[in-house]
Amino acid sequence: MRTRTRFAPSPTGYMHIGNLRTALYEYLIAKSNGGDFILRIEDTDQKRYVDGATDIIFQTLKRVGMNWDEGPDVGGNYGPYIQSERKNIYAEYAHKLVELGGAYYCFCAQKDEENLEEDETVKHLKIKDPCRNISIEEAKSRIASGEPYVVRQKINKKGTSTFHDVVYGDIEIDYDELDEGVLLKSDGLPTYNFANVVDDHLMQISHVVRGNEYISSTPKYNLIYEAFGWTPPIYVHVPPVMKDAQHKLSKRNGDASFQDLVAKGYLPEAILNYIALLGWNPGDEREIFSLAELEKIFSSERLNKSPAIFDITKLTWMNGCYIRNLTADDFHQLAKKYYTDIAETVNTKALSATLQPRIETLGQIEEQIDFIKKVPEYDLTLYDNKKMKTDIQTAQKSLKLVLPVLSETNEWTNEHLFETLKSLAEANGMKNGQILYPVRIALSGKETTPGGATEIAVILGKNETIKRLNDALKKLNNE
RNA sequence: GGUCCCAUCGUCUAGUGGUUAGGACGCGGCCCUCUCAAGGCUGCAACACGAGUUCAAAUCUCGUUGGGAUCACCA
Repeated sequence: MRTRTRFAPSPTGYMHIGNLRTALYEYLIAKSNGGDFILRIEDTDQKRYVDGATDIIFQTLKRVGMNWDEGPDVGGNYGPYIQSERKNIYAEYAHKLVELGGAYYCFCAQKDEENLEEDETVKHLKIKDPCRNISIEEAKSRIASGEPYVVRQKINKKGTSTFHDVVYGDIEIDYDELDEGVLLKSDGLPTYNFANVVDDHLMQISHVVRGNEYISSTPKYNLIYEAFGWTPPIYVHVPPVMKDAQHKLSKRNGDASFQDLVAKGYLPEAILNYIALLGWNPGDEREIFSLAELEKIFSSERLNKSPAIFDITKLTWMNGCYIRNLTADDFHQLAKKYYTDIAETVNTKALSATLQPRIETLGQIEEQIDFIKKVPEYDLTLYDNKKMKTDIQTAQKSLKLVLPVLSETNEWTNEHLFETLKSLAEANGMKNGQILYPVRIALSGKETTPGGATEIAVILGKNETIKRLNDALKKLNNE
């Protein structure tokens, strides 16, 4: 049987990390077996529907390179791929399930949390619904007369149900624990419990990958497959991605979504790589993988059972690895977006080159380069540095020596400037640092900077460098 | 509460009866060095607890504790 998996998100407005990871595992199971990855939109709950959410799903998957073989936009042989467009299909199967004895029509009023105790007709939990005894004929005539109804699953089995899960192994659940949930709502749309089974079967899904919160209801789905005479899929329940030991990552907590992370300067490839390892490992000590590499080595047997806490620190490290692995040109293209106010005046290529090994997220660029546009106000004590053997006096001396030399220099490259200043130090019996350190402070006004004195000089260009050195010297003299 | 599931460094994890319990992030130290990074080396740090089974248990069994999930006309 061909391996076919589906990612079936609800368009509720936001692609969170756990969702994306589930999609990844689904994609990888399909692709590592040469199968198909299907995208299906589960929009059966109009109350939660968010406009534009489907686009976010499309864009996110595309951005990380998880292309789907069938889906709402690309079509396929098993469409439509949006559940609201499959309404008739569910209705047809729901009625059929009633005929087959796997469900019944229920006319009870909708359950209301507040009035639950008062309304005897809706105490379904653990007690049998009175409607399950209504004959099909009577039910049909009530429906025909316009009475609102739902289709509710009928569970007659006793004893325990056993099913196999790829990550959790064999799981046993008592049929008594299952409740007779609504399959087809009064608005005519199916619930997840039903739409999923019908769609997964009709779309010939071989592996169902989903959060482990579905484990306890899986026997209910199997009962539906059984009633229709269908073969259940292979189940792959995955543990949740956590924010901390107690809480899942969630939108409600304001936890970072894929989009949020990208906005902060995380690379999609790095995010994908990181989440792949949150609950899965290749069995050796490699950690950096492209999606294409994952497709080759993924194995669902190496999926973990226990929840994993999302650790932004490690993601940040990994993102740094991805940034450093970029070619200088690719990095420059990404970094350029952060150079808006300085792009005209400085050597941005040189800037990118010094930045690349020093940042872990693109968002860090801003604070790294703030001194380039303008030297911040700084205290002269910045020139005091024990290790460099510098203080205000040596700084004055250094800048006085440096200024004329640089003014006459026309080869404005890091190598040349560095050699020039080094020989200047040597000629005056000073340590390299006694020249270079004050120059760097003079050019940046900051204790730490990306790159050293000569690298900054190259970034700023000759005119700006000379100007800043003069300004600094004035400041030192006025002290 | 019933039921189901889970449990190795702070975090992600390797480990399927015999290992000095390995790696990665983070953290500390050292080297390199024009500050800061990057890079190299190195250190600290874990089998939740208790009983079994066994010559031998992080690995198997049972229990305890802790945590999570589920019990919707949400998915």
